[in-house]
Amino acid sequence: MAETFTITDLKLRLQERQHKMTPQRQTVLQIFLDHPGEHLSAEDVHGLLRDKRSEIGLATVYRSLELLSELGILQKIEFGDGCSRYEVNTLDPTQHHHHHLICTKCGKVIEFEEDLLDDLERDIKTKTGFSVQDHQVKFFGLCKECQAAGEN
Amino acid sequence: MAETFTITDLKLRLQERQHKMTPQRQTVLQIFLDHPGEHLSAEDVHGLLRDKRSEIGLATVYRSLELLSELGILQKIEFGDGCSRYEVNTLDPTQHHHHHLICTKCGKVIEFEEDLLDDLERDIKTKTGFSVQDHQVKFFGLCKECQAAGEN
DNA sequence: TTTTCTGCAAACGATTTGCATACAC
DNA sequence: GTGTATGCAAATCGTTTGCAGAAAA
Repeated sequence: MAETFTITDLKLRLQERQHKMTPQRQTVLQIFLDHPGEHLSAEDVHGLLRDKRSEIGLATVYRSLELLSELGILQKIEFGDGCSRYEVNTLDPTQHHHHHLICTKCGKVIEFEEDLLDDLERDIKTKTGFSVQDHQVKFFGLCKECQAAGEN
Repeated sequence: MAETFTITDLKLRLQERQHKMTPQRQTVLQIFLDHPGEHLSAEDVHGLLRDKRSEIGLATVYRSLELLSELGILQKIEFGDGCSRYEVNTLDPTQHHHHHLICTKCGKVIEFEEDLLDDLERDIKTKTGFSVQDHQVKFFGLCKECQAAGEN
């Protein structure tokens, strides 16, 4: 299983860039560690912090999310639902993150681990000279349940 | 070469759904036909219409873009630059649209025609039961020019 | 003690909406 | 005629920013 980030990693990466370790940044990361596999928005994080009685300003949540993304700890994703969402990255930088299957009926997001895109990326490099660093793949369709529900 | 939509297609699809053909909807589609391969935002379309002396209300542009997307004539894309963009779909519904290579340095968007994802979609169906209808693939990296510029 | 952070409230920009009028059918 | 579409301006909503006080190094 892929390992993920710790609070210590956060501290180290902050130090590398003249940034300070603060309780706010720590608790924002902690929220993600406590909710693995979820795609949390700024509002989600803000609400979860409130539930934990460690409320912090919404602006600070936004600033923390952006910083954590810059540090490579979080990954920003857009599902087209009107707000940016985030998930924890895997520690291994050679491992591309998974794909997302988005059900167009119920909105559910399913993770799919697989990486068959290496061939495609090689092809892109050959044909266009473009050097791929990362990719984002979203599949739209119907989940098993919504397919079943649609058969009535 | 893949054929694209015409004003007649628009008229037909509108009729199928109790919608009316209006000069505004027609000129919005015409803008896309006049700018093939471009990824236009609502503001872009609004500006281009102004240049053509056929200015229409911005709200109407938004409403037309949404309607044209629902009719399957336009495709909505998000490049993460703060606004939704649109491009004309291909007429052939079996043909998946191309991929986008987004340069993280200069922001240029390059089109890449290829579809190696059929295997992956079959795999998804087998393993998760999810039935893929469409996909959106974005590759992030450096274009040829920015790679060259970075070698200094 | 110096610099970076936080929190608040105000600003922002893209998009949506209410409503009266205008137009397609 | 009837119902949908338009245009305008106001409202909305996620996100960003300015600034004064608070806290990390």
